[in-house]
Amino acid sequence: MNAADTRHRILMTAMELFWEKGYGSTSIADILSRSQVHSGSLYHFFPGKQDVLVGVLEMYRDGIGEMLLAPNWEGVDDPIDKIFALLAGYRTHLIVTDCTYGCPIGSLALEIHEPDPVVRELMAANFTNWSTAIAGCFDAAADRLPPGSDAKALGEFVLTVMEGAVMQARTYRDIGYFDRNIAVLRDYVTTLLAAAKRDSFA
Amino acid sequence: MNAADTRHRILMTAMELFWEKGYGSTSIADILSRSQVHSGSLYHFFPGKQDVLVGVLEMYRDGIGEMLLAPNWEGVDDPIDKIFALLAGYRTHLIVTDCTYGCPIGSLALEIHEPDPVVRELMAANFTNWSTAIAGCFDAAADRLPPGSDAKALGEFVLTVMEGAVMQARTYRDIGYFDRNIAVLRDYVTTLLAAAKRDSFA
DNA sequence: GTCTATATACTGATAGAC
DNA sequence: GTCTATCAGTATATAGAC
Repeated sequence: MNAADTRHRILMTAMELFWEKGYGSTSIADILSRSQVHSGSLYHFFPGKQDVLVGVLEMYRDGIGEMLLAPNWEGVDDPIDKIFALLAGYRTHLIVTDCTYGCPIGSLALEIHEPDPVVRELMAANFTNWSTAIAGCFDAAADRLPPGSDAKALGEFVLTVMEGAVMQARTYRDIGYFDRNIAVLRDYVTTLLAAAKRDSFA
Repeated sequence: MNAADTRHRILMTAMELFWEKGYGSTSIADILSRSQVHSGSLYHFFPGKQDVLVGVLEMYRDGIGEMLLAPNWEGVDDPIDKIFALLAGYRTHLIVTDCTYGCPIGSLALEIHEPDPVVRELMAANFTNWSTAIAGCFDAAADRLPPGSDAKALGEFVLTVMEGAVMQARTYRDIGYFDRNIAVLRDYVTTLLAAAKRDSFA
């Protein structure tokens, strides 16, 4: 068991636990027992609990492409389809966890009320990576959207809808709330596409 | 200082603290010191900390009309305007707190990962009251919306957008994220109104 | 109903042998 | 780098006098 292994195992375990129970409700003892690591080892790699959180947020930030986008976009070419394929990925997560687990970054963002600047900026960076990826989809479909459409704002809006939809599905323990929200978003996007088409005939 | 006063002061203080610091980070000691109540008194009224939370959630649930809707809808008659007036109220909260405090229910909903059924259902009831109020606005404007519009789903969607917009503004500490999200929602609602008008001429 | 003192459990973090 | 033992602080909750 080399050093990189131990450090990595700590981070993977912490990632799991923060997702399941949140940051505040996860104790160092929880991380130690599940990862089969002893106190001395953890504090050898990390000065304190918050530094474990920083490590986890960096993993999310650096892994968004491989861990999140690639699996959901496999075999999906149309940029608009990609947007809803990603949202479908979140739906699957909700389903397999009985509407218990949602977006880990969103949960942390609302749980930690006064985050250290380092933590806050990492959460923001995660949001930016996410909404920028969606903005890229809107950019790729720019010729099918009304002229002057703000891809960045639309990317942020899709993130907003995902987070809100997850929040409601979790609170009600009912996937119907997620589905209805995504259906409204779908209606909006359809409307944008139709408006652009209508204008192009005018 | 009569009993009702003490109980009420505990709940008002807890409401403040849960909003500022969250549920987990608020200790009973915090509530006691700020409310100037002693341990024995609090435990006389509430069996435990979670029961204080239940009391707070009941206050939100019972006070949504007087505390939230009435102030934001004063002098606003048009149902569509009411929707955006309520959202403007959340914007004001963000502004006066330097983008620190958002929706108290949303924060609790994402902070508490495994809530007791009582707590979860009270959070859900708060969401339902909110989105039902908005659905009422869409109902009142039904004749200006495309036929067959789902007012309930639209009410839930507006809640979603509010929560997501607040989450991003808080995480970035930047009201611009809130404003852009609401602007996109405004565009969507405008589109709905225009589509209905166009259809009525067809 | 209010107040003080305190029980008990658990928290993040540390010291020092190996 | 790993392991054990443990510290000091704080959490929720309680007991019992008034």
